[in-house]
Amino acid sequence: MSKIPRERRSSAATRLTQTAAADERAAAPGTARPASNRAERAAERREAIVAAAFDEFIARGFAATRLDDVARRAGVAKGTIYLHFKDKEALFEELVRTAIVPLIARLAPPEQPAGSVREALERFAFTLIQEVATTRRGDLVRLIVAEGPRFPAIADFYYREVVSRGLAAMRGLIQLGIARGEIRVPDLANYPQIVVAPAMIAVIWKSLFERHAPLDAMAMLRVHLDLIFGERSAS
Amino acid sequence: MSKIPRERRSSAATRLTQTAAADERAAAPGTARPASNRAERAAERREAIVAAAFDEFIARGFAATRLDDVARRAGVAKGTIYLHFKDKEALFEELVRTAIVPLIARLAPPEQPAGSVREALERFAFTLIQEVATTRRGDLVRLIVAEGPRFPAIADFYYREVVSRGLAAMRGLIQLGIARGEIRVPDLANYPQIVVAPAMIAVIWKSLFERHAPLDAMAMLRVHLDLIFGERSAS
DNA sequence: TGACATTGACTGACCAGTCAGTCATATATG
DNA sequence: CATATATGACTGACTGGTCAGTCAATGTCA
Repeated sequence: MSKIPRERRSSAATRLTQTAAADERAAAPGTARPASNRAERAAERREAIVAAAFDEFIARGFAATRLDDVARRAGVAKGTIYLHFKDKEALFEELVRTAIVPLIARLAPPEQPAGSVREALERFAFTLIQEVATTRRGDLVRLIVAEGPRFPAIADFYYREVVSRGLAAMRGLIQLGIARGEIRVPDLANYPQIVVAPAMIAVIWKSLFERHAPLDAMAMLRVHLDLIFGERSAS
Repeated sequence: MSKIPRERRSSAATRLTQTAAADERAAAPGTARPASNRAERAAERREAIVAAAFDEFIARGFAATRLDDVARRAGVAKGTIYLHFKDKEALFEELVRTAIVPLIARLAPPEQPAGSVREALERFAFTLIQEVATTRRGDLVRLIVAEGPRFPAIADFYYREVVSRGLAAMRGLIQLGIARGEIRVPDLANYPQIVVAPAMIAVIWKSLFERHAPLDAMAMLRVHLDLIFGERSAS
């Protein structure tokens, strides 16, 4: 019943599709076979779903997010979500995967930094503030803290992919700093969490208290580095 | 469509509830009568509901908590909850409010330490680990982080009652430490968050990652104090 | 007895996940 | 090149179950 005439597709679902088609035609010169039209569009849909899920999960948390809303925001039918993701939880995990894991590469400090360890950590802190604390990724981190205990699979994944790797890299940097004489508290290598803690606090602060008391996260992290390295000479 | 999800039904409307109704009646001293049987029992019921709600909300978060479960755990019928609280949201807010008060006593750093500032902070850290990180109070903190953005009233309350006071007291301690020459980074007084950050991380760690990598929180906090005060002489 | 407290079955809304059907696109064929 | 057929991505109404909040009936106390 209620056959919907062909206009159906152009109603809500089209924006992505049309631009996708246009882009693809422009981008595909006559020669070799690029990714097929279909596969490309499927990939774009998937992306749109993840982007929409990002907004919805951040705004409402896991349990309160409705997949109907995600679908509407993505310009897609609800069933389409299930073509790409097993269920709501899988969608959430995928979200963490795509939004956070790529950051590791950027956040993981180089093994042998060219300059001083302090400089490396300052760059690290800056990146963290820029890419996480002041963006919606920060909310995602908060969301993991919030939902982690109820979704052990997510907490496990996050620990494996982000926390353990990040801390290992941090530990390496600290040991380098100790070896070079920049850091004078050798036990710090056992607790790399200490180095990251203020950054995490900054993330949480931005979400909860920024309007009560704005926080200059970068300045705070610099002071923290002063503690670790002894007071800085210049800034 | 775009119905507000069920947990937000009453949205911002839920201001402070008239929750103290039963208490007031019980406490009304005027009459010669001692606490009436009825009022006493009502107060007990109310307490039982709040206690049960505490467990359930901690374990499941706001959205996933069922009031049927709260009622069963409290040993009352579901309708009874609505005799004491306007709705689920009011119960949640009231719960956090009443649970925070005991937190304040535990979290507030001492205003004027008898001995050295380092000793005061070490005692503070110890208390924090004992009373918060390793108890359900820690979960309460996590709960505030989790639900805070969706319950601004709670985040406000928490900021006012716990965060701002705690940080003010901490700032006082830091300034004392600077004046006494124990602390050599004067900017630290501008960011008392730095001193508390590892403790917060410990709380979160216990909830999320303890089984992957157990954390000796007290040892970590001692190392952090080493950073702040210079290496300790003895342990 | 009358006033108030309590109950729990019930309602109405809500929502994750399903699946039979549609249709644009790709491929095969004339 | 034009037409026929096959494919599978996509749709959205529907189901089965869940749960917040209500209220008529049933206690219970003063």
